[in-house]
Amino acid sequence: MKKDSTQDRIKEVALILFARKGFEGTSLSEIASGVGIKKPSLYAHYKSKEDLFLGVIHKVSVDYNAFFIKTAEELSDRSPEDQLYYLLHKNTGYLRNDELGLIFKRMMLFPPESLRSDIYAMFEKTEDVMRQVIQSILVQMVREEEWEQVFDAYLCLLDGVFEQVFYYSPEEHKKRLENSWSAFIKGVYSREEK
Amino acid sequence: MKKDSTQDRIKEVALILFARKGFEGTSLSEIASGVGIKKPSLYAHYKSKEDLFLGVIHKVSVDYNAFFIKTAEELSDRSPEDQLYYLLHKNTGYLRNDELGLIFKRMMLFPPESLRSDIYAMFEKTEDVMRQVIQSILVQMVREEEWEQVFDAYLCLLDGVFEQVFYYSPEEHKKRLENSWSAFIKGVYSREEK
DNA sequence: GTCTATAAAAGGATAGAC
DNA sequence: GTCTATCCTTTTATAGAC
Repeated sequence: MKKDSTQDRIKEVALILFARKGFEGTSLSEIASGVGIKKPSLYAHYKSKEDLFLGVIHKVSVDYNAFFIKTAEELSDRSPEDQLYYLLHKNTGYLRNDELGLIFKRMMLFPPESLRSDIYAMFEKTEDVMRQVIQSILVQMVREEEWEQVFDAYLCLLDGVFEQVFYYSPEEHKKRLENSWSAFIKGVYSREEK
Repeated sequence: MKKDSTQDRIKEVALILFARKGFEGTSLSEIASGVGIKKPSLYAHYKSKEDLFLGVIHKVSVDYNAFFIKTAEELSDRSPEDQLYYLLHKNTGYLRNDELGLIFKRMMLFPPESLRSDIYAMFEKTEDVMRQVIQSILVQMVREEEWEQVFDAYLCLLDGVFEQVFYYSPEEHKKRLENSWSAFIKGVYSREEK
């Protein structure tokens, strides 16, 4: 059991604040106060606000990649349809949890201008991981000519459902997820029967 | 032809900057400089930064509602399927244009903390408008028991496609839109044939 | 309505004692 | 590693001349 170093505590507090209020909207005073230290003490751990921020985002990115791979492995003995279904569920659940979804989406859509390229570089790996996992499932259930089309539709489903996490209550969101999933899987099967 | 008052010019410049850099990330100096006046002159038109910001968002919200209704009317003589398809296209095109999509999405997902409730109040009407327009199309093409399910799937499609505007190149995005749409409409028809 | 001047506060960052 | 004190810059906002 690794003990919670001050560095880690700073990262935890910073994650929450950055997620809720963004990079520009969060001050070092707030972070320090949340940790229980004074502002200048932060500089013993990070050499600038940007440095701290990138540290936070790096951890978020690495954790998410690991989650996605682990989840896919746990599901690998199910039917392809089940794998896609539970991946949608688990992914949504993970990103809804804590502030992870918030900061993840915020950084994908609205990274701070000056750090855009650093952040996109971190998330490039994420896209690769998702693509590989999803495609390895799709090849088991649709014909080769359909891979790309179904892949795009599934990613759109993932994105749409993810985005709606922020608009709707958990109950409403679950209903919408199920309905959107139903439409998707019906489309896939209708395609097969053609 | 209404002439471009200084107030309007301020709003135009502010829209672009707020969209790109967010509320906290944009300073009044930048806005003033973009307009070609000095910072204190802004206060002759708006009583605070928040006041200016809400003015911008209000216009965005009103314009978008008008666009959505107008587009639906222009499409009303088409088949229901065509209406849904072109609505998806036109909506994506509108929101991709200029900085409108950027600020729209930013405000839906990450409004500045202190203005969250004001902003959500403005966009409430938007949701109503979209719901009514879309449902009036759906009732023409699916059975009553299916309305809700297909509506949810279509909204998820809209959200997913919209979000992807920000990730992909126009060409890549168009391909994904078409593929996601194909899957959606196949699902709808498979349902009908049941 | 626009300007200059200025206030008042908050931001990120550093120096140096402990 | 943490603190106090301080620096420098930038921020929003106001006062008052023109």
